[in-house]
Amino acid sequence: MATRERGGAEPLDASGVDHLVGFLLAIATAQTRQVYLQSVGTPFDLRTVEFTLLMLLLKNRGASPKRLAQTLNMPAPNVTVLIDRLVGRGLVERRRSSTDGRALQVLLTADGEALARKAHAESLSMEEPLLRRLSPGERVLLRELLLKLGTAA
Amino acid sequence: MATRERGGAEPLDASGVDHLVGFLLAIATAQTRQVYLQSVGTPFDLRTVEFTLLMLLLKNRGASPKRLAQTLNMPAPNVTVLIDRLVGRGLVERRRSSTDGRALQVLLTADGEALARKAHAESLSMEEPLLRRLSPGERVLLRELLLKLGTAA
DNA sequence: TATTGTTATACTCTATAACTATA
DNA sequence: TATAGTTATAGAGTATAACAATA
Repeated sequence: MATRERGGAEPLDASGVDHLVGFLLAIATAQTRQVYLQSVGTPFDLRTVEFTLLMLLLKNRGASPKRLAQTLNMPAPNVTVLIDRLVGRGLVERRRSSTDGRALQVLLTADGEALARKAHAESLSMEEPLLRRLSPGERVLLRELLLKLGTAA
Repeated sequence: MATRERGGAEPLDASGVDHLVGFLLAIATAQTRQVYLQSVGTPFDLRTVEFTLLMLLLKNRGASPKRLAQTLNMPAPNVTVLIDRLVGRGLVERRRSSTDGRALQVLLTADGEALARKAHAESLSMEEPLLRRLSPGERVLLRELLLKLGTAA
């Protein structure tokens, strides 16, 4: 390890936590969060959950809040508020299901679909700077390993 | 893809987001978060930041709030509140630096050190269930790849 | 009775501006 | 004038209980 003098203090000894995958995930997440905000979040005024919801609606027209909540891994009341905000911006709309009077269908408006497509196009390249140092094989492997971790339960 | 019938609805099509490393990180993080809460967070009543702070103090006695803030990647005011809480529980204490009247030293109390060591011991094995499906080589690789991502900026 | 969705609420997390005291 | 730390505050993220409408 090279000694760091520049900028003042050396970094603290993190050996009490850096054995944890959860710690490494947190640090990596900070990076992806930054590029997301820069390329999509700020330009399109979309928080990550809002972006994810639009992407889900793009591929699942008329999905119910219930199923959105399950996929987003988020309690139902929060999905209500989330949809409220997007309805307020004219990006999505709610329709009553014709087959089940309790259920709703959530649909993208024309504006919502246009925004969703633009945001998606941006998202395709935004992580490129982060992956620059990974070979194509490493990128594939990274995805596989993260997927294994995510489906471990 | 196998069709899923059990439990009711099939999962929504996530192909609009699952190309993103950030999305895979979020799902993996949900898993590590769960095992952390179960093994350390709930039993020791420590949120992840509190655990990390104790681990840092274990290896960096008397570190200043300023440097803790840098390492935790957290704004200074939040570190103040964080330390307040741990002081309130009798786990850490603040001392005025002898060489710089502005700076503080944050130290573990005897209770804090005992708790920190017990929590650390638990943390060493808590992720085992998540890594079960990964070979030793894959575990090493996972850490390397996450580290590359985390230091990409 | 069970399910879908909503309202209300609370606690944690993250971030910024304005202030005090030391240097 | 710059730095270390604090106070106050605001917004986003996460979670639960209680309720209305429909099945």
